[in-house]
Amino acid sequence: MLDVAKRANVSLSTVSYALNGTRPISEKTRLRIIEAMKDLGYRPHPLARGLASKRSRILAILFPTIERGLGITELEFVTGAAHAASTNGYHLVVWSAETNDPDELRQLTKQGLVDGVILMEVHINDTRVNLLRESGFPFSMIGRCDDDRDGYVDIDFNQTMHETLEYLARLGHTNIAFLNQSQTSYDEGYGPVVRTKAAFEEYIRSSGLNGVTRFCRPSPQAGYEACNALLQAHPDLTAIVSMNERAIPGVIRAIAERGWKIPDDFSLVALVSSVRMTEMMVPKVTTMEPPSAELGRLAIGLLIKHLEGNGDENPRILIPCRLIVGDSSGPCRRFSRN
Amino acid sequence: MLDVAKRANVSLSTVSYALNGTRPISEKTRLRIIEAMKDLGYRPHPLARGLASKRSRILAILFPTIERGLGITELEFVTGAAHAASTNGYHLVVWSAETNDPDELRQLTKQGLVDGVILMEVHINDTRVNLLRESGFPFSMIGRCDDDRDGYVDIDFNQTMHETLEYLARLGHTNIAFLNQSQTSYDEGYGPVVRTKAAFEEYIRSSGLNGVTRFCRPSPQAGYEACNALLQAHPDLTAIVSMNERAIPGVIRAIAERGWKIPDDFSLVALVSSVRMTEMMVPKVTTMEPPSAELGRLAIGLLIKHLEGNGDENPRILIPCRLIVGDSSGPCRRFSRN
DNA sequence: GCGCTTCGTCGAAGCGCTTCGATGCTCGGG
DNA sequence: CCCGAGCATCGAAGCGCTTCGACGAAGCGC
Repeated sequence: MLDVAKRANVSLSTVSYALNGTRPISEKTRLRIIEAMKDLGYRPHPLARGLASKRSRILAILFPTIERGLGITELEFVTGAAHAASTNGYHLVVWSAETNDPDELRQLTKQGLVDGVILMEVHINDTRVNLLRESGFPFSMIGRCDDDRDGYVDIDFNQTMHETLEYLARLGHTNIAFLNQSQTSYDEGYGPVVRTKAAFEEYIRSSGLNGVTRFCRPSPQAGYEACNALLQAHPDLTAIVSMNERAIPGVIRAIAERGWKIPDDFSLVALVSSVRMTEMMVPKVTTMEPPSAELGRLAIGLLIKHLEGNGDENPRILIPCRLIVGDSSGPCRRFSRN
Repeated sequence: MLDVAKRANVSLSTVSYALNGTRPISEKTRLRIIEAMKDLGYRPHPLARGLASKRSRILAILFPTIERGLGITELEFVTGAAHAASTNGYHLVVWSAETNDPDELRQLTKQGLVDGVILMEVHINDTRVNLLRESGFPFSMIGRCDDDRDGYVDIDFNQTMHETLEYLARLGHTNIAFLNQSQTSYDEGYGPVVRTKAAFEEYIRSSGLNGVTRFCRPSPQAGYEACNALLQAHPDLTAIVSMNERAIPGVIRAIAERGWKIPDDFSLVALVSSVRMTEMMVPKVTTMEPPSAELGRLAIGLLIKHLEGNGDENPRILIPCRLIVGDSSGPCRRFSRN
């Protein structure tokens, strides 16, 4: 840096000001400095910069280990976030940590390596969030708690469910089941599970459709059993909405074993599943695809705005999933044919 | 740190030595220092440490954007690596970068933030590898080039293919097709594509089986077309080995349209697909599952050993995939029934 | 033409650590 | 009893940057 300063006939500090825009620098001096930097192939040292400024320009994303296993959606959170970070001159480090172990998080934030952190898999009442709030450590969330404090981006589960059920209703379905994730995740207050359940029940109540919900562990076998149980108890069901990705193959199998064809006799819609997954199934399952990369991007954007002092006090962004029609949904001919 | 030193009645430098083991410190002094650190809740500042020691203890993993899209396998590389890094006291940052843009990589390494980098999606002749070799920047690979230099971990494609074909041969299959990834990735010299093709052909040659290979773009539709083309040209095929995950649903559809049942009339085995994906298909597809998280872990291990000066000159680790039998493979009854 | 502000720049003091050379200490051999 | 070796520890000089206070030079109104 000193070399650059010499070559541009300015002092070391002037180079720094030119680099960060901390103080006004006349245009010609600035150009001379930039020229010198290019000539010498100079790149500022991030560690030194971070040490002096107390801002590392490194962000972290907390990578949970979860019951259902990490999927494409989680992957895209990270890639989206990584992209957004580097676009803004930040680095993104990944921390894997138990969702419910705030201690690990405390260690990591106290270390002082990162300026801020992004939480995923947020629960309605999340220890990690409370911890970060108390310590005043900057963060943003993919997902949200019950209250509306702090910056978050999340899926608009209400609208997503609304659109899903409206889509099915338009196709003529009136008896619809919602296959949720596990009872455990509901009890733990995992946001998507709680919110979709509420949204489903709310829509059913206000629409006059018949609806039933069910929890299900994340496996094809559990899906198979859940589907059979549902159909036994409610033989007039004509569609299932499943937010349980891994259960879907089991559902398909259970339907097939009844001799029903999808979508002619029965419709199936995935909720918050990426096309990358649903296209693996035969037939290709209709899905409400989550804007995962976008959410990762936005979460980083929020965090950076917060760190740099621009932006709202606590920005909330909700984005609905997008309907991608596959070959698993359509009007039901099962009853009309009888 | 000074506070710790005072509290332990030693100098600042002694604390540093105790912390890093750089110089011998008597046991009692060391214990006193550790005690003081605990009392004060002291944690060393990574940036300062990095600046002074010229070792940031931060590693990077290069996250490619690829034709077939990122999948569970790539995700597990990262999670595995992240885990291993944190276990060893390192941090892992993710860099997304075009596979064939060495310039971006040069920028990132020159910056000096990270001590070393892990490459994935390595090609037979990889510009990034050449770049890193020339610059002497520490790295390790998931995958490998043609030569055996530098540290790498990779799937043992030879053995994997061997086991796959032996498995099918034991089931009685003698006419087997290998559905590879795209011609483009072959032409670009993408390791797995090149190596599996060679391994397949080699095995066929030496075993007396009949085999045919085919490239295929990563989509169900392409898989459908490829499967039909294969069966038209080789009606006596009884099994397909597919290293093309996204093509598989198309293959299943093509088989079904012929009125054949899987696995009774036709067998299907996925190569290097995680169970998380193959269990999405109906029937659950038999797969040779890659040890992805393990590879991520090992790549980090190699890199750290290299950085810390222990370990071999250029360690090479090959691990075969593991056969996970699903419902898509078995003895072929198609011909025996005729 | 005076003092005043504003702009652009400079020098120096850190940021929290590592590391080098130096120093005091203890110990055994002569 | 002295000397040198080896061990444990200390003080100080950086690492490459940011940032604070200060200062000279214009530019302004009166």
